[in-house]
Amino acid sequence: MPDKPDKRSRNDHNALSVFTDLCHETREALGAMQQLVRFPAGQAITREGEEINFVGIVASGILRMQKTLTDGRHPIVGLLVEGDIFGQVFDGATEVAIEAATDTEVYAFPRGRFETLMRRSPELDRAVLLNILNELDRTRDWMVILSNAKIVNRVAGFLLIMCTRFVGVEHLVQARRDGIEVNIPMSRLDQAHLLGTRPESISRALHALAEAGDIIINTPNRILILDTGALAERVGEEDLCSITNLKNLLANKELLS
Amino acid sequence: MPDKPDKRSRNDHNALSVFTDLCHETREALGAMQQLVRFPAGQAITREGEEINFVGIVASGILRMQKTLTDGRHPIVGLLVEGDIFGQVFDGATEVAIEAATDTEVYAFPRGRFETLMRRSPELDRAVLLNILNELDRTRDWMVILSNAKIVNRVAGFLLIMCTRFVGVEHLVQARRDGIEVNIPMSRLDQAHLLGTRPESISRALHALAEAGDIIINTPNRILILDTGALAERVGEEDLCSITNLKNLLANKELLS
DNA sequence: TTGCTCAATTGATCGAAATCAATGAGGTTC
DNA sequence: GAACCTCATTGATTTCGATCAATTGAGCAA
Repeated sequence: MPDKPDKRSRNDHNALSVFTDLCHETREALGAMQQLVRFPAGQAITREGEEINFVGIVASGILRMQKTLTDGRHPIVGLLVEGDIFGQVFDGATEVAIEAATDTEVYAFPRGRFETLMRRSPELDRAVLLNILNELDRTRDWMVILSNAKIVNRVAGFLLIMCTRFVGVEHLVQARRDGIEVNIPMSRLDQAHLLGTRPESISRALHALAEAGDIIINTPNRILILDTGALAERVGEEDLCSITNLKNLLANKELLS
Repeated sequence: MPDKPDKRSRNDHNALSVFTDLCHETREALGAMQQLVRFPAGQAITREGEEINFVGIVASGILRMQKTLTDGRHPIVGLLVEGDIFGQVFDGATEVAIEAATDTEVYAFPRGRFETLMRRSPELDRAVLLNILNELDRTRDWMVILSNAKIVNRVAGFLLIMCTRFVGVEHLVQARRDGIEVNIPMSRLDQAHLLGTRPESISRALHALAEAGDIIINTPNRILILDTGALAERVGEEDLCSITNLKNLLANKELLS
């Protein structure tokens, strides 16, 4: 794989930026115990109820957290992107399966040593706590989106979340002259699992949004968003995952173009 | 109000049981700074984006956390019951409004002093963390329920969550000879906000469940659950909020009857 | 008791999504 | 290149839920 493993250098606000606030020795200790692990797309990382013996931080790629229902459905309860922490520490009682949605790189830290370090470093403890709080926020955002009766509106919210979530992650969100192009790193089926519907409805909703002039479907997975305001209005939530950030992004196109 | 304020005594697994694991002095310190505050049903405790200067622990009653959308809708993103912690500490960046769904008593702790105590007591810190993790779990459970296409199934999950959430809270869940009676402390409209639908559909779904023989509607808000298994099968999630606990409850009816 | 108010329910209609089925497009293997 | 294979898309039909409208029922005040 020709992927540069020293992605840490560009820690604007993703990657290992969770830890930039930490003191030198803590970062040293983390660096000493970290190990880069690769997962190809589709591979399961944890099954529900399975213990894992490491704490992971996503270095690149997308992971999906999902539940398995008795009728075979696999609703997705969240996504993990660059910089997100996962593992026993904050998984706690939760029983979710984690799978690689794309090819993924993960920094793995042995659980025991990580927890020891957490006890010694309040900053690290705080960083983990913040990560969990963010995850809680995002999950609530998904709830708001799911409570939308019309699928078109759910998809609108989905696109916005994708943007805000992926801002700064290379090749996933890029500012264009006429809007923001987002690369959705999963199939229609996965999107359906996330939004509580079926792939056909996702397809129809996207094309309805295109019809309305809010987006342009460049390829099935590369969506050009023309009007973030129109999408936001559909969801009804002005500040979904701080859309204002998106507007800043638009204002500073040169940052990504 | 004739409500006994010394509810702390029955800390089986609710009330202030979050803190039973704490050492003596920490509990002393907490007791010294706590203050009991009452909120009548319907009263707003925090608005979205508003800072509150205390950390709260629900002593009795139900709070609902909700978002306000531009179109006037108020989707509910979670409930807080006896023993749940809320406030700036774990609200973090989240902007949710909190309202009393029923008459409520809350133990309030001044924020600054609470945080100081957290820094001095790793156990308290851990307790708060655990509470947040539980909240994350529950929010994901709501996601699973909301991802259900059919309203009947959502309502089925709703009833189960109500049971598991309210077990041990007096007057809300009681074991009967023929099943479990749960008291739903909110209107059909609120239930609709929680499940992403309209009150009429809630009504129809409940009566459909009654028709199917899974439940009996004693009064609009007092539902007797006859067959937890049937409800669980509708949701598809075997272990939703640990339904097994419910079965234990059924087996030990004398505990509550 | 009579009226009043609000919530829950029921009915009827309309629109939207699930479902079933078929076609098309892109990539892979041989 | 040809034969697949997966995924996205489109179409047709049916089911379900939103919506509008009307009714019932339970507190509550006078």
